[in-house]
Amino acid sequence: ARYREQLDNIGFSFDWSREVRTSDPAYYKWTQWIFLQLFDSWYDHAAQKSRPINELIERFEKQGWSSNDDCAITGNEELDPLTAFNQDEWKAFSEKQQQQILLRFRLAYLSEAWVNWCPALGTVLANDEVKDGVSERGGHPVERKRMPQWSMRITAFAQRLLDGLDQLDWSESIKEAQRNWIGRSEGAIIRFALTPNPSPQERDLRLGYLTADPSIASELMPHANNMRKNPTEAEDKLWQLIRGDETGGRIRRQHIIDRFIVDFVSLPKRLVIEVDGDIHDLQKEEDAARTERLNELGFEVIRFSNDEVLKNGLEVRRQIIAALSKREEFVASDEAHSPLSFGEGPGVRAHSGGEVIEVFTTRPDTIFGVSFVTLAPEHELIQKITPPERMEEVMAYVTQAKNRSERERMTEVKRVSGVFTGAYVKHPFTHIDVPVWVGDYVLGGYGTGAVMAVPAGDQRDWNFATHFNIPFVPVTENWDISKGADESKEATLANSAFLNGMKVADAIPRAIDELEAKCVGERRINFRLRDAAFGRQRYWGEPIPIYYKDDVPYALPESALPLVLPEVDKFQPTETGEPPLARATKWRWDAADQQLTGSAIGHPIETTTMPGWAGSSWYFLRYMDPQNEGRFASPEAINYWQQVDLYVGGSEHATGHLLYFRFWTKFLKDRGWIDFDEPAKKLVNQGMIQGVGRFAYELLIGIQSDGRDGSPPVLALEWIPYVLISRELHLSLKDGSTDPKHLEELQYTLDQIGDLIRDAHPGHQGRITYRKASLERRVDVSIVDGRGVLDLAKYAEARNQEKKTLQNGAFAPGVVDYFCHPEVEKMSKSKLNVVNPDDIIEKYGADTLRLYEMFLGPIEQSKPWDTNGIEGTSRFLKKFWNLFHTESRNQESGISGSFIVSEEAPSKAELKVLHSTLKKVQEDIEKLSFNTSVSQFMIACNALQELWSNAPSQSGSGARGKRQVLEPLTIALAPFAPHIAEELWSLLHPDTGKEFHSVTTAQWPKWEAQFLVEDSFSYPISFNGKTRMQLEFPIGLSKEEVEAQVLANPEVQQRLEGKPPKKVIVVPERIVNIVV
RNA sequence: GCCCGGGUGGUGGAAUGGUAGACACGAGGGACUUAAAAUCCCUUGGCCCGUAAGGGCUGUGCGGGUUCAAGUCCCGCCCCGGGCACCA
Repeated sequence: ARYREQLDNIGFSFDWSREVRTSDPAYYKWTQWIFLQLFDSWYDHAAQKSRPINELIERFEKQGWSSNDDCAITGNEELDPLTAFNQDEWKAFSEKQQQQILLRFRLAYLSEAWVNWCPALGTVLANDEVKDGVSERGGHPVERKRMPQWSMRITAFAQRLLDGLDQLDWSESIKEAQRNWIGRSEGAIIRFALTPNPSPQERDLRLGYLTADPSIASELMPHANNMRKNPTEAEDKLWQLIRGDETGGRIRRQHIIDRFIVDFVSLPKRLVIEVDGDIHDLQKEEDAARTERLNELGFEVIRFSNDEVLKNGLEVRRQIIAALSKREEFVASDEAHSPLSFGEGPGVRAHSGGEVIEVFTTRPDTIFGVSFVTLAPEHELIQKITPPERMEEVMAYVTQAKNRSERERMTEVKRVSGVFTGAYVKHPFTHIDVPVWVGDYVLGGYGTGAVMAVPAGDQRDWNFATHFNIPFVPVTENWDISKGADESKEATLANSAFLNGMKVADAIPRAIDELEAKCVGERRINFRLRDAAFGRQRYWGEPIPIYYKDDVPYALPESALPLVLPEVDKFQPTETGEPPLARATKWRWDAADQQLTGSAIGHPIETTTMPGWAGSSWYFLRYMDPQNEGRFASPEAINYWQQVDLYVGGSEHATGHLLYFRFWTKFLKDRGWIDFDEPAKKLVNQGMIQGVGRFAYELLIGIQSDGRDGSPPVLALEWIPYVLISRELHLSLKDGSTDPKHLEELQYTLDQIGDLIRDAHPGHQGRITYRKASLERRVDVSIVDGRGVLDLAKYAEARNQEKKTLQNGAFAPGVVDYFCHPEVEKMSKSKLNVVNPDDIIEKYGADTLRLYEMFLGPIEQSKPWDTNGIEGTSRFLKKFWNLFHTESRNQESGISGSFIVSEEAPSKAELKVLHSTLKKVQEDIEKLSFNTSVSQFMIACNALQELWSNAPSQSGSGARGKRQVLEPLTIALAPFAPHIAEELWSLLHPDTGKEFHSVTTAQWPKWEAQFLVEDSFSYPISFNGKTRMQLEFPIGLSKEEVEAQVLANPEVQQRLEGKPPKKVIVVPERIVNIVV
């Protein structure tokens, strides 16, 4: 009520008959109704439209469902993916099964979602309410938990919400914030099939790149690449002979094994082929050691000389094929090499090889650089793929990582943590085994919760690989992978088979084509946007109109709306951790009678409530028709009002309210209740008027006496609050620095206190020692003056009320006033920095306040409230008022005596002032540039005052102003200063006994170009762009004439010193520039 | 780190590529007044020359560029505000 009064005082013209309250059942009936429509809808991706759920049921009856259908599921994935069914299977499902399936398509749906659950508080907490794994309030432990949650399938609208932004006249920053929030990224899904686990001993050797000794791999890698690029003649010849699959050994060249780079190797057959140049003794020894080590690792080594290769390459090739054919295929499933058996347990399914890890990537071109795959700690496959011997370690990590809130995971970005699962997946192209890790740098809620890690192409993967010593290869040309990842989009690919030599932009589509051809992946657009959690474990909120039958949610009928909040004994959660509404034991639904039973019998009703944004997502529609009882708003009203023309709101709603608001509007449009799909055409973020917080610093001192001279040994150990010190001293006490200037202040303060103590305890002679600390205290701005000086008496009074001992303040020498430290911040009660408009209105009036707020600067700008300039607008209003009154003034107020205006026709000059003002003001209002319109009014007022004070008495009546000028100005001023304009209007149109005409109903004055026409223009004449003089020429003079006249001017000639100008530019009615 | 805004006198802020600093505050000077308040007038980016009238140089975060002409457009930096963030 107080708030309303203030709004009225300031003169806002709200239509209070249209006031709505989202908490009023008459209003939230329709919020619940919209919820039911969302519950009753699914999203047809082919048509990009929400449609009634009945149409989906019909479709299921006709054709069943498969995952490629257009009614794709978006948003929170259930633990078990929905399996395809045909029309007969659909019909055979029980009702419960059918309902559960439908729930996966409904736009308002119940699903298992991750939440921050606090068992002690029995409630779900928002991310910012959790700090360090405990609740911010109370410090109770919080865990991440999957719980059934109502959600809104906003993700189905992601693309439309993104595209719609282009049409909107909203600030770029808001649009950009929404684009980021929606976070569209194009890329691919890639499937990695799980492989049976090799034994740990063989792992290194079995895995392509992983045959290298990890400690040295990254050093060797560039060499290997270099050697591959610059082969010797013999190497190159042999490579041409044995590359490809024909040899049966799938031979690689310049491969790293352990600490060596071998010339050629067949990994499946474990055969190393070396091509040697001239062999020295020293070299022989090294080669022997190398061969020994390779044999140890299970490789056979055969050698050829350069000569052999160059002279008889085909024979060499034949020998290699022979050697390969003698060797057994080395595979992990071979029991002889893989003694490890898993037995029963979670690892079994992985062993059977049936699982697939799906990853999302925006860089499918880097597929050949994959050196491991990382799963989010929340990933469901972790349990299934981890072999038993690693289970304990992996689960310990998962539990620890999962319970860190997302906020925490974000704040500790730099910390790398993870664990190897022990499982491997097959690379889709090379078929090399790739290890699977768990790492908390992968988020469960984004993409598939799994990434293919390419350390050479992604810095996070690089950090992870480097931290855990996982070897990797570069995938771009000329890149030193020891320094970091190459994330450049301009790079050229290398080491990447069919992608070699391609630019990133070309390689991406090519890679996807290959993936699709091999059926191991496909193009995918992914959105960052997540479905919005809709349920709240709180009492105050709109009840969700849902009841449960057989644990399946069903809609309440429209007749049951509004479903009002039941009465409960307490607003807290129940002892068993259920929401407060669960306390309403007699709140049940009778499905047969279609009504609340009012007893404990019947179907349970949903106990969570709607979030704050539910009601605010559609209120603009209710304004159109606030009293309608039969519909949220009548079609006629909606048709009349349409979209919001101008929405003024804070930018803090950029990704919350302003997105949901658009989402609901699109939904209502889809289902045909409204015919526009964006709620607000234009949106302006008004800046906030900020507060200036004020701070004082108190010294806290403990005093002790040494008990000399017969005083009691401890005279006093008392804390004296309210000893004010400077901010500088406070800061230096805090960080322990010893600036002599501050020490001086401190000493002085201490001396003062000593005196106080002695005064309080006469006769005491002992030495006094102190213990020092200081404290920052927020001061209510109402007891601080404009300059920041604290009102000490009031401060003492306020501190007294806190029932603390009070002593006088002590200041440094020479200081009389205590200046409070200012800090610009949001205005809020808790910050004690709220400036009440009442005081300003009291002193200057509401119009001055309004004008001043507008005059402060552009509407979008935030700035601290500062009354320094308010005199200016106040003076303007007085001057404006005076134009309507006689010269004789009231001595007290400075306001003129009696109202009088002249009926004389205005002069040309007066009309010009009037019409240029009308023009500017009209243009500025359209641009919402209120500060410049106010300034234009000031200009007009000053100009008129000037014109009229030179001709003091129009027609001898004592009038200064002319009606024909002042009346239009009054109308134009009315939106800015309604009170004074109305008052002047009533003076201009005295009550003639008929009905009262308000200025607000007066015809808006139009500016006319004819009054703005000038006869001449004063050209600035510039030389080389620097203005030097002014020359006046009549309007309409041609360019050539102006140029001729300018050049004829003696002063110009003087400046030219007789030389002809290089060039003369004449812009009519703007400028003349002479280039010398 | 990425994405949006910004950076102009002592202050809030004006300037469709065309006279930078409108308008207002503050400050200084003056008028009226016994005095104060109120009101009115003058000056007010910086530096320099001139007794003066007047004139010159310089100036929109920094460095380049385009142009007859740049606060405004382009390139590269710096700083401030806001949004997003291990988003694959």
